[in-house]
Amino acid sequence: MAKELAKQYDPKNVEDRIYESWLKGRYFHAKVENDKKPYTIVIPPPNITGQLHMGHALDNTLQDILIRWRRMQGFDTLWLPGTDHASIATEAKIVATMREEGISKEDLGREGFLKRAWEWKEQYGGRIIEQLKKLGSSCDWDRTRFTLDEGCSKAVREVFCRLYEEDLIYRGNRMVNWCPCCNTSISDAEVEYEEKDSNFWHLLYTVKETGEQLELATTRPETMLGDTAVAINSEDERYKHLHGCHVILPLLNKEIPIVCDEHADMTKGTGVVKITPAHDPNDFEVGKRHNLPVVRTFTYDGHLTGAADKAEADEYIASGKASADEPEVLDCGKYAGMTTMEARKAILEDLEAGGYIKYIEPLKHEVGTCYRCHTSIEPMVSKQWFVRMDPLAGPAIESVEKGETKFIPERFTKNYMNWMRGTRDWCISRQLWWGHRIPAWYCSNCGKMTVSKTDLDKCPHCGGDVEQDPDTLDTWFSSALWPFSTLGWPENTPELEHYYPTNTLVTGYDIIGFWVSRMIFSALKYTDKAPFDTVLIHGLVRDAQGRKMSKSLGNGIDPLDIIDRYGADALRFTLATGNSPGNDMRFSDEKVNASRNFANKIWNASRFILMNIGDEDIPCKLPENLALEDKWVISLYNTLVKEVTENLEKFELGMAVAKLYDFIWDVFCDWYIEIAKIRLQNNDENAKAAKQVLVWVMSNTLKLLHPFMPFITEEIWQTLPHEGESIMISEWPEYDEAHAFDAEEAEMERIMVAVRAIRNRRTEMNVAPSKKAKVYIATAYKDTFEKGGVFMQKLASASEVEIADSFEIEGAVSIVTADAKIYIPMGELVDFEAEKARLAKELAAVQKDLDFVNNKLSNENFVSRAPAAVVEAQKEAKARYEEKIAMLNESIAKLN
RNA sequence: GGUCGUUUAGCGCAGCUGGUAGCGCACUCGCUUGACGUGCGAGUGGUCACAGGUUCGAGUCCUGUAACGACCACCA
Repeated sequence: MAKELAKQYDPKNVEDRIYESWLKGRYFHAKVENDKKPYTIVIPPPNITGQLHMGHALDNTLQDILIRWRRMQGFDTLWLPGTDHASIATEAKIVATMREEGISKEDLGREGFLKRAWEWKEQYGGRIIEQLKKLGSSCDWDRTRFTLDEGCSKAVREVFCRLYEEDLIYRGNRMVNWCPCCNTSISDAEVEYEEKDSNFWHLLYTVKETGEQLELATTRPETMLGDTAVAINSEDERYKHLHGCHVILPLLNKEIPIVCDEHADMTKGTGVVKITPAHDPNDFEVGKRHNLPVVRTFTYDGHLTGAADKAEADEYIASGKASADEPEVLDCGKYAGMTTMEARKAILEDLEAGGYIKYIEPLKHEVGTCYRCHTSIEPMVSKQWFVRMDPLAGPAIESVEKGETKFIPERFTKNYMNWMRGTRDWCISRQLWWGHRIPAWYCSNCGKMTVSKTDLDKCPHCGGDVEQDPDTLDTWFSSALWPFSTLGWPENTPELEHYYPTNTLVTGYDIIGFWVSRMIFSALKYTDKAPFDTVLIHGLVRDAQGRKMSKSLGNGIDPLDIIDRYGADALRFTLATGNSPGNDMRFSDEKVNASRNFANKIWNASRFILMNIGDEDIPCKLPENLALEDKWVISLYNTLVKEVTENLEKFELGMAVAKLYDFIWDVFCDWYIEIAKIRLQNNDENAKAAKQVLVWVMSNTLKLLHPFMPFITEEIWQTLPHEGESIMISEWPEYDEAHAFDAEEAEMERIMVAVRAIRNRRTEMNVAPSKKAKVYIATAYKDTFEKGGVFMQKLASASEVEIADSFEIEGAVSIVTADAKIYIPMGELVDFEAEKARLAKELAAVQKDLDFVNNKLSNENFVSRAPAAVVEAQKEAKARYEEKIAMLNESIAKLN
């Protein structure tokens, strides 16, 4: 039965069917096999709110390449998938849809809201997983995890409690980044700085003791109601007389001290800074140093505080439940209830009216914004939970220094180190409902707080009623545990035992700080092991113009759309090729097009093979007798195996795939298949041998390509003679010493050079390919060219080929290669003058090469200092050039 | 302000441990060549950003400069 394949490869006909067959075969499933070496990757869990974008496509393509390769190599591979609950993003999304229905979080209450959130998760949370399958991802879906599932929650509680017991987690009133839109604190890492136009407002405060006007500048005049001091530098000669004095705070007419603090920089502005401990991180530190009151003037939703806010705070402080560092709240009077921007305007107007503004200086200013909603963040003192970073960062730095985890490319180690060294305590509490609720309970009776792994309903101290902390944890707190929480930690499961520590983490450079570093310090703390040995960093996928893909620009390219139009293999090939680790890449239709063409090329090569096999029973096995061209292609394939494997080991995926491309297209299709056609014309043993080699090389090359282009390789492999169920569980080819045919490679090379030279000459002379001509080859390599003669007929339009030591031929075009002198009699076609000119030109070119080599060889220093092999190579080149020059001269002489 | 990256053919990019510069696309010319025009063959096109240095020899190593970009940073 002749197998018929379509003329063009249509991925739509194969991808889903093949993916189904893989799932059915359970090839993705990892079951602990202790006799095999494990290879583990945990997926960077995409947000449940997410839709597959190019970043995911790249990230997961790389992971799938690695995991498929290792699986074929015989490792017990686990690619563990899952999703992230993404607290802020998800909550914001749900709140937004609720708003459209006219419902607020408060309407539903916490429980009702969470119910709705889980429903949302059930409905949409799996969407991205389905999209990953379209890419061909070979994750063990049976082990799909969720950062908010039971196991992860257990790990989160365990970690929280242990850290708390060790005093590595604490609760306190600290300066945090507050997003008035999301209504929650966010960590330093979640603040993005954006340049905005603003002003420096130069204000005048009156010194109480001396009556002089003290000039100071501020970018945030709306915070002035919360000023509790102004600072000067103690060294500053201009203000020495003011030490110990006070200023009158305008508008409030409140007396506040002048303090000396290093924070006041003499070289900046007037050297005087207003201090607002409640709403500026630096000022907060200054306030602590000088025991200044902390006066909060903003509400958490971004308005100025009023009488009610003050009353509430006063009552809380009076109740005794508040800690000593609880900030005061100001009744901002006429400004109460204004947004910060409204307040800025009103306050400036009043300051202006009072003559307190000296002048206004325009300024470009980096303003912190929320990474989710891009609202300007307000630094705010508030009571939050923090992870103490210093004790955790130390070992994390050491571990990477020792090489327990390597970054690829290496330069990102520095990036990581900078982040680790510079990091401040990590604010982990969020004023959100969707997430891991903080396992701390407060007693309404004795006021004590208890942190507990299990839920409490009574106070363990006094038996009074308790209430759980309403806040939830930063999403990244649970992501930080992902490499081990997903394997069962804190239980010592067989999975944890076998697959942990994991091997490779594949992620973008943009989340080294957010995620990679936190996994490393968490893993070291809890498992005593680095969570992975290698971090493979990739860059961003940009649009064809090199711009970042973004919603606002509308230049995003949908991977699913690309898969639909070109196929998943073409997409994967595009993403894997032509770029090196850590560098951004551009994505364009032309590139996918080229990848699609490659897929089609492979498809047609296999179509050719199948067409020739027909009904014959051809084993995927090399024949006994190998022809020159067989040995040549096998030898090159053998080298390919070695190099691709080495490239993969070094994570040079782009290089590996480029070599596959070159081999398949240039070596296998353009040369080997063309030459094989000669034997295939007949129906004999030689033809059969050729078919076997075609099948064998193709089939094995498909294996090498499979990690990159899983669908098409599977489809073709299944159609070709093969053994086994699926290419994805076939054995990764290995380099075979017996298949290294150096001599045949060299022989083929001589012939190929001659073929190219003949084609070249014919083209130059505008000889139509259909016009055949006899070829005479004068060469010392008679054996080689005897074998290559038929190739010349097929590939170089030779009618027949004659080989001898030398020829005396008049009126022929002559071609000189390093190994042969070739004559093609073309009668009237030969223009003697043009031929002479051409030969002269070629002679000049070779002469130039010879000069170059001679120049080197006559350099005493080169001969004495360069390695012997290099010198030897130059000498050989010299001999070659000289020989060629002699032959060219001979040809020219004959024309005269 | 700090750190890092990029700069190679018209465009997009490779070039690992230094030994006369490659790939894809585009372009030019030719080809109904029994797998593929999503193809085949032959070409055009680069003083490897700039200036020094190390070396027998530098796209490759070192120093500096410039342009662009990224990340980090509390700059009132």
